Amino acid sequence: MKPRPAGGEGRTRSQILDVAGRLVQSRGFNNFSYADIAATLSLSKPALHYHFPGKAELGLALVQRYDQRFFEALSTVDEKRASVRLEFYASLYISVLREQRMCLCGMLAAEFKTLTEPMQQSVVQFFDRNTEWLSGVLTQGMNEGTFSFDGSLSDRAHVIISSLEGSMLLARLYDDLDILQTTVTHLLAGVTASQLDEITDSAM
Amino acid sequence: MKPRPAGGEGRTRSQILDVAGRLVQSRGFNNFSYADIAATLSLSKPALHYHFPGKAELGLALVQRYDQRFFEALSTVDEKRASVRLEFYASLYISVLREQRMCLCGMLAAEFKTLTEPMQQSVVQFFDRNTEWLSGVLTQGMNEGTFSFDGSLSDRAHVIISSLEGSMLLARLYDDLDILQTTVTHLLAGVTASQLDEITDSAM
DNA sequence: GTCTATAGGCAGATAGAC
DNA sequence: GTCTATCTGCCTATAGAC
Repeated sequence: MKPRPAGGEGRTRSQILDVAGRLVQSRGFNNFSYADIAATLSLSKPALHYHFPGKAELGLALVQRYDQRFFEALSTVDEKRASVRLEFYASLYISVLREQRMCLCGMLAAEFKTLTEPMQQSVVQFFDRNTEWLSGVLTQGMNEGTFSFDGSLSDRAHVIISSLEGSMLLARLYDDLDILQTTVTHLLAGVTASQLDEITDSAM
Repeated sequence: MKPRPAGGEGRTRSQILDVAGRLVQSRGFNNFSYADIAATLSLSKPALHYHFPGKAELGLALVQRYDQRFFEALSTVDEKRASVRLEFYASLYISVLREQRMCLCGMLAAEFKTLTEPMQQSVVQFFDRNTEWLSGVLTQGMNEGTFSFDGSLSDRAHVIISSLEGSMLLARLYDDLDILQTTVTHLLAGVTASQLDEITDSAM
């Protein structure tokens, strides 16, 4: 008589993920406890275990939701030009850091060795999907004539992901969003076909 | 009658730092215990407390030693050309990852929010020194005519540090040293004065 | 400098009532 | 779904003997 709303997740479950997410993205997966979440939500610890049997299951749900939301956001610019899509991709990292958070999967990448197999696989999958998405955008940009760069698609995708993840680390350390912003500008310039290229082309 | 050898640190103390260092660089500062170190060295936990009163002191010593060794290594190329010095800088990151380790301060940067004030300051100082050292090398390279790039010295230094740190994260995730190697190549190319620049110069 | 023994706290997790 | 009560284990740290 009171079926779960289709596609719904349950209010409490969702709130738990919200609080846990913020904790992981600022302190790391191994540096918060069920007690922290319970206190924030004025719940008891066993209530948490009802929704997520163990911390590993909570962590897995966290990555899967992050992954889903991330690519859902990216899908809103599917029809745009490559340069717009790439700028939007970078803006997601900036938005996260502006909320005083780190990338969830970046944090988990640092703690990788301490994660359960399922969590490790989900984290890898997130970066796989990032690499694939970026490769698509880079290809699109070359076809549109706005992008130009050396090396393979996946290599360049990895450079972009690495720079953004590393830059977030540094930007938080110095509490300076500009460090990330500068990296973004640099990355965009690094793939943008410039007048320089045109000069080079005509010179050959 | 048995004074500490000048500049010496004590065998046991040094061994503790060795073991702790490897643990932090693979699992993170909050994901290992005194028990882990004690077991590895066949010592008791209180023996560890004799050398380092608390975990925070151990962590601080760890960062300071890492910092010292890092810049000691860099000093061996003080007299070289900028391109050699920058390649050597990058090779340090590669060496660390090849030993199945992450950058100590990169790991601590991820756990930054959970560290004591003194540890936080030491980590920041490490990256300060990196930024400064890189700025010096970049300046030298421009003076030598082998480097050329846009933006400020510190911005470029931050881009280099960020890329290397982020790239280590990704490379370990995929157990693929080439991911870091590719980033290094890309960074070096990004600051190297190319024939492209000469063409541009003559075109202006 | 290193040990045994142990304190005191917090972690993740379970039993069973409501 | 949520609670109180509790378990077990591990953590950092200390006391005090050798």
